This record gives sequence, C-alpha cells and structure tokens, in this order.
Amino acid sequence: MDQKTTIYDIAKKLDITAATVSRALNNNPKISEATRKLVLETAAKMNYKQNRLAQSLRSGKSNNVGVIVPRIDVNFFSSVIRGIEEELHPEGYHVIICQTHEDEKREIENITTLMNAQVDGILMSISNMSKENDPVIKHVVDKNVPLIFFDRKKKMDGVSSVTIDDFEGGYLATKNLIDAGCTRIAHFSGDRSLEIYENRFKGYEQALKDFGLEWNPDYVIQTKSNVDAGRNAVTKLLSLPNPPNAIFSSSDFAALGAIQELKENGIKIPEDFCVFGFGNEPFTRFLELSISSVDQSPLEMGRMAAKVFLEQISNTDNIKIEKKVVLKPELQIRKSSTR
Amino acid sequence: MDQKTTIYDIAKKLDITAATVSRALNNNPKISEATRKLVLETAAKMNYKQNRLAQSLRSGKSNNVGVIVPRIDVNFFSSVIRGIEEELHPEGYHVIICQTHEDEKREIENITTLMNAQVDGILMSISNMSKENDPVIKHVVDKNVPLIFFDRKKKMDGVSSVTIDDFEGGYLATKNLIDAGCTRIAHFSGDRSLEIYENRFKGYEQALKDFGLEWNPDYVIQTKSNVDAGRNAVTKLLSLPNPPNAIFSSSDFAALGAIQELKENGIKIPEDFCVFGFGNEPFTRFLELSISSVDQSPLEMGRMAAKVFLEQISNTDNIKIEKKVVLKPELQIRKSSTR
DNA sequence: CTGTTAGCGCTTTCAC
DNA sequence: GTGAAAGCGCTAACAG
Repeated sequence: MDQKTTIYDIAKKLDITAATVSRALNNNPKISEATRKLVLETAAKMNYKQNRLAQSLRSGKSNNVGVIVPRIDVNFFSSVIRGIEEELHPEGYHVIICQTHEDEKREIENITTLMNAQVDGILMSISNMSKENDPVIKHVVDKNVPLIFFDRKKKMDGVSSVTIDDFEGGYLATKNLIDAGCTRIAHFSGDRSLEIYENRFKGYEQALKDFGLEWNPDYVIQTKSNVDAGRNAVTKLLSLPNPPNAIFSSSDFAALGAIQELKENGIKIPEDFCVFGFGNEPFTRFLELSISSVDQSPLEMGRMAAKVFLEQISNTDNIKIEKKVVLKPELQIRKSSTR
Repeated sequence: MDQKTTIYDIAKKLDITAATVSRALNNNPKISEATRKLVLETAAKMNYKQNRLAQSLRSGKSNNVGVIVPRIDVNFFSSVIRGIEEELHPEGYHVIICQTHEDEKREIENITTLMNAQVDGILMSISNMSKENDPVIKHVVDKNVPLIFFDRKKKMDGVSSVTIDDFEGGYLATKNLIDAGCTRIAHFSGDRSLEIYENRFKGYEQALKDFGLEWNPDYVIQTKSNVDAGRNAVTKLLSLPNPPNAIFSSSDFAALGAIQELKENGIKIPEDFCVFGFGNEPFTRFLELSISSVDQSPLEMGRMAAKVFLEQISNTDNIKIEKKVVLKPELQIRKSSTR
C-alpha cells in the first residue's frame, strides 16, 4: 500500500475536524485530554506519518541546514560535519551535504540551490577568496538566513565564523621547533590569499622574530596539500646554499612528503632535521616516525558552528548577530620534532 | 528585504496568470517564445527564486535522498558519500546525512525521520543484524521508496544492494599470504553476524582449503576495528603453543595494531611474519612499512549505489526491481606481505 | 497558447 | 475545546 494517511483521514474516522487533529498532534494546550489521547491512538493505529514538507511550506521552516565543503572525504571536513550533525540532530535538523571541489562556480551553485530548497541555515568553509560569490553570499544574509563560516572564512558583514587561532598554531609549532634546537626553520605555506594560511605564516614569522632567528625568504615555499608537493619543496630547500634544518608545514600531507624525501637523502629525523605539520590527520600518529602536528579540533569546530547557528536561528529580534568564535589550537608533539 | 517574490508577483507585474509563469519557468513546450522570454527576464529582474518546498509538496518528490552510515568521519564512508553526492548532484538531488553510531535505535529513528521528510530514496549501510529495524525497512519498501544497501547489507525482499565481493577479497588476500610462503595464517574477523565479515572469513577458509593449509580454530579471533584490538589479538596468538606466521585482518586498524605489537616482540615483518589488511585506509600506504590491503573502491561503490537509485526511481512500471551489484575487490600489495 | 480552478498536507487565525 | 476557512507556493487538468 502506497497510500499516505493524512490528518484528514484520521479526522474523518473520528468524526472531528483536521484542525483538531493537528492541534492534538502538536500538543496544543487548548485541547481536551480525551481527544488528544484518542487522536494519538488512532494516528498510531492508522500508521500516520507527518509530512514534513507540508509543515515546512506552511511554517517557512524546512528544518534542513546546508553544509558546503570543498570535499567530504578529507578527514578534517568529515569530522566537522560529524560535529555539526551530532549537535543539530537532537534539535530536529537534517544536514544536507554539498561539495565544491574548490570551484567557486559550484560554490555559488550550491548556495543557490540550498536557498531554493529553503534551508534554515548554511554552514560553509569557503573554497577561495575570489569575489565572485560575494553577491550570492550577500543575498543569503539579506534573506536573514543564518550563514556561518568555519575554518576558511571571509570577512563579510553579518556572517558569523568559527575558526581556530591559526596565528597561534603557527607560532606555537614554530616555537616548538626552536625549543628543540632548530635554527634554520623553513615554512610550507598554503595559498596565502586564504586567511588560515596567511595567519599560520604570520605566526611562524612572529616566532622567528621573537626568538631572534633569521628570516630567510628562500625558506618559505608555497605548496599544495599533498605528498608530492612536500617532496618537491624539500628538493628545492636542499639545493639552497644554506639549507634549513627544520620545516613547519601548513599541511600534514606535505610534511609527510618532506619526511620521505629527507630520509631518501640520508637525513636523520629528528636528530638532524625536525618537522612539524598542521591538521593532525589520523595518519600522523600512526607512522612509526610519528609527525608532530597542530590539532584543529574539527569535531569541536563543527559542534560550535552548529551552536552558533542555533543561537542565530532563535534570535527573534531583528538584530543581526555576528559572532566570531576562535578555538585554541592544540599541539600534538610527536617524534618528528622531539629530541 | 526578507520578502520572497513568488510566481504571483511576477504574474501580476506582467498581467498574466501564475500558471503561465509556471509553465514558462518550467520550459513547458506549449508556451510562446515571447512570453517565455518576458517571464524569464522579469523573473531574473525581480530576483525570483523557486521554492522547492512548494514544488515538492505538489509533486510528491522532494529531490532529497537520505544516506545513513554508522559514522561519517571514517574514510570509507565519507568516500562512499562523496561518490553518491557526485553522481546525484547533476541530477538535482541533495544528499541528507544521518549517522547511527552503530545504534539500531538511531537507525530506526533516522529512517523514520527521513521518510517523514519525504526523501525520494534511502541509501544505507546497516549497523548490525538485529531484526528490530525490519518493520521500518519493510515500511520503506512498501511505500515504494527506493532503498539501497551498500557494503553492509541484509537480505530483504525489494531491497537492492551494492557490495564488494568480500569472499573473493578474503580469498585473494589469503592466497597472497600463501604465495608469500606463509604457512600458518591467522585471521582477525569482525562481527561475523554481518555478511561482510562472514564472507571475508569464508574466503580465508576456502583459500586455506584450496592450498592444503591446516585450519586451526585458535587462529581465528574476533576483533573490533581498532588498533588496540589488533594488539591484544596478537598477544593472544603469540601465546599459542604453535603461533602463526601471518595474519589476514578484516580491518586495517587491527592490522596496524598487530604490526605494532609484533614489532615490539622483536618479530620482523615481512621476513618472519606477513600481514594483510582490509579496507585500504589512507594510512596503510603512508606507513614506512606499508600495509597490504584489500581495496573496496568506496567512491565507485557510492557512484554505483547512486546509479541504482536513479534506475529505480525512473522505473515507472509497478515492478519492484531488486538489483544486486557486486564490485570486484582489488588487492593493494605492499611491504607488509612482500618478500 | 493561456486562463480558471483545484489541491498537495498542514497550521492558524477567527469564530462559536 | 472545537469547527470553518484561508493560504503557504506551486503545478496540472480542463477549458477555451
């Protein structure tokens, strides 16, 4: 039987009106205990299922939130999503997943279709800093749909964000290398037009300055977040007249590549060379030469982003809240930087 | 401006009827080019956005599918989801994520709320074999909502599934160990009430039989899928009067734990002991002693599951299709089993 | 080719 | 406490 039972069906059976049924189902206070009980019972008996679509259309609330990430099969993002889902599930929200593959066209498209689907909020990590998506983001804000950036954000009025303190992460990681006795510290930066990478770089720079280490532009290399990029960058570094003896990498994957290449060049880690990563990817602690890394507490970040959304959605005043949450990064110090 | 423009607004402005606007917007063939163009233009000018909720209520199609997994922050599952999303996105579907944490209560609850949300289909990997969820699954099938199991499935009428050939995976992995010269091969099985683990076990058993190796019940240990479980299981194995010299583990994590424990006991891998994992988790290839593993092609599995859904949804006849797709497992042979 | 009408399933005033 | 009626935004059948 493909038939749906509606509140009308149960109203008819009980010879009352659909409105009453609706009220009973929604625990409306002004309804007699007797009818409520009766309605609930027959609803169960008739296997009645609420149609949330109709409810949503009526109320203007879909009880869905959209989450937009570059790709879902990256541990950091899937962990954030897990945090979001766990926080929002008890509140009756469903999480809709969208991937951008770092493509702003798809980012824009995703935002648009989510808006068309009447999501109650959008949580996203932006792909890059192109201005192209500004209008559509502005549109979301204008429509009073809560928008929360996590990790990779953009400065925009009316948009809240949850990030970690990347500057401090970079600073502390670099300081750890300095404490380990490293004197010539290189840095693998990501795309520095993104705040997160720029801030990690700045933290690195500040630590060098604070501890009186020389700042060498040749030591800063922009890499992608993958193993090969790390290997190539190391090759470049080793060809310098005065090669470094440590790397703070903005990416765990690049850090791994660096370690592989260093080993192949007969360089001993951590004795002769230390490496610090960023992201605390699961593999960093599984390696025999475990990699020190900055943890971004993605689960917490997801939970927090969800909480900010819930706050925003329950804000009945017409005031726009713009909340900036900054989580503390936590160092995971492992073998690659311990001596 | 929080105002939504509806087709009525644009109808009024153009002094035509909403139905015409709707038709123009939906590229209905019987509409004049002139009006279509006019409508499209003013729609754009008025910043009209389609309300998919209303459309859905009307059509009975939400354009959402639900995906239920134990947890999303496991590489296998997030990769499957990526595959699903990538296949379904071009078709205009959104993917709603639900996690069960291996808890059948939550599994049932998730199915129910997804049904209430009028999803057009459900793709899921079941948590365990308890019969508790049978009625609600049956309900999905009865309502003619396509249901597709991936990886962890249950035998149920009217439900399609996409899995890999776990038997063959187990068989080939074991054969690889035998080919490497291992003679006493142990097996870490998961919860064998789940088909996937039972089949991996059977493949292992068959390979032993086919190649004339002794079958020893003490060599088969049920482990959870984590590092510590693997360590403990090895401890047990090493205390046997005649310990094994190889392990085929149904879990990469347990395989890793096994390797760690073996090393600490001074056992050389792969020289004295070989290990084969299952799942091809990213870390298996990053380790210096890389771990051989059976790849489950999760991306492909997700794509396939999505395709089966699309097939099912476009099936206008009232015939129930039940499609069973079985993907070939692929061995990734690495250092831990090569000598 | 376009207008009229009805209705998807639900909630929410406004009466009584 | 309950009923009547309207409407969320859209589409499809039926006319013309």
